[in-house]
Amino acid sequence: MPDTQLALTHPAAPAVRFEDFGLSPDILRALADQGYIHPTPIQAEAIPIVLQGCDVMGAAQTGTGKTAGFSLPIIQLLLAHASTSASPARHPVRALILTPTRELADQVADNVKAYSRHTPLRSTVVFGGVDMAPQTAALRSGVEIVIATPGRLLDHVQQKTLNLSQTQILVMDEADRMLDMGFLPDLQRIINMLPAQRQNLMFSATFSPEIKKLANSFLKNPVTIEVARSNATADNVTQVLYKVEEDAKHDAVAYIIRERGLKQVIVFSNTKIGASRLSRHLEKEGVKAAAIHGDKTQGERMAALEAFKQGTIEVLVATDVAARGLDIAELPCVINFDLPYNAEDYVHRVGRTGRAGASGDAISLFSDKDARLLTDIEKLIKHTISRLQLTGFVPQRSSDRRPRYEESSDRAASSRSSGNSSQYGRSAYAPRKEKIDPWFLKPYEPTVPAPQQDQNGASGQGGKPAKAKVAALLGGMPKR
DNA sequence: AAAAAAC
Repeated sequence: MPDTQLALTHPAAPAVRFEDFGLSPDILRALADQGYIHPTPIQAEAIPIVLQGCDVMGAAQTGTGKTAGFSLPIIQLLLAHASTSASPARHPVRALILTPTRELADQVADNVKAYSRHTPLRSTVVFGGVDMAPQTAALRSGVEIVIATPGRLLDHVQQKTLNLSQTQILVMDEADRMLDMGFLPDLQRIINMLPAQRQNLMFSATFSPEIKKLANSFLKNPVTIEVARSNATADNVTQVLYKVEEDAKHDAVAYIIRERGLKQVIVFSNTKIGASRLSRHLEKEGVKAAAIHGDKTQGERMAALEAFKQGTIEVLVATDVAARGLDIAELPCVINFDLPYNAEDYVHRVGRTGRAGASGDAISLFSDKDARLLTDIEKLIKHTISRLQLTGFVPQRSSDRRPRYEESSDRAASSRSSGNSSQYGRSAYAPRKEKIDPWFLKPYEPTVPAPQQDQNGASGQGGKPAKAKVAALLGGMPKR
């Protein structure tokens, strides 16, 4: 048992096999079913540590195999320590896995189910936006493992359909995201319902001071596992920027997708309306697309995701609901229709491609107004992103993109009724002179050469507001 | 500024 933080940074030996971890044959059989033989680096590090019963602070990007990294040893632990419950009919919840989004919860639950399919352990997923009754029924029938989003979980606790008094293991997946989304008060309420004696696992793609603070507040002597450099984008992802006038971005996306023959791409939009609008535009251009965002019903969200996985649609236009965690195999390309407001979200979006060793492309569109966002992003990822020409793309002007108040008589509405005016509309072309701004040429220069070695929190730069907010919350303040 | 998450 480690009495202090222990950093395990060595890479796993290449030929490690799942059989080497002493996992139950039932688990190994499930892995074999899926054709998994060798663990990823984070799995090789996490599995033995979790099996020892240690708390874990894991810094892991998506696509590193993190889910199996915690669910396999959890299943093993639950199998090894048979339920102490007097009545075998009762299945107390023994492990709780929290995620920030519904889709992620669903996906983690699928994995847990697959890994435990040959064991007597039962699991279920619980999240909002869908009927409560089936979840209640599943919970009542008894489950050892619950995967949930915080709000609906608390709802079930209130309804007394769920009891957390016997929960021995807590996992917080995408903890940074949960903080961003203001889940801290919910997390605290949930944690207060758990036994004091338990194992905590926390995973986060980024490793901000806020996250460290959260970790310190409820992990006990956590072992730190860090697989990817934090706040860094994967080396195998080629990142580029194309400067495009704001009102030509829709066409630019269509152009990029057509020109490169992209068959599986996620396009990120900053707004729900923007996502729907772009999706419609792409459809009009003959690109099979669907939007996924928080204003869609849960059914629509699941259908869009499924259609994308099946290949029925080629383009998933998403808000940041899809920025993290979604497991879509070997996504070759992501496009940022908008640069994200939070620099960290850039890392997460880009993390949707180039996964598990494969290479990928991350294409971002930007315009003059994004100068500031771009600076923030490059500061975070600590390098510049190449500004390239979108060769062959001719920005055009059509009535579609003219602000309503500028509507003029020469652009008759009839010219758009046919829908696709982009290629054949004869009045559409009005090549723009590309003006290059000074800042555009100026490479990123690190203003603050990384946080100085920082003598244990005694940093001289007066506390940032976000930090103070989290500190206040950790002190017991509700409300965000 | 925006999105997400419980009803």
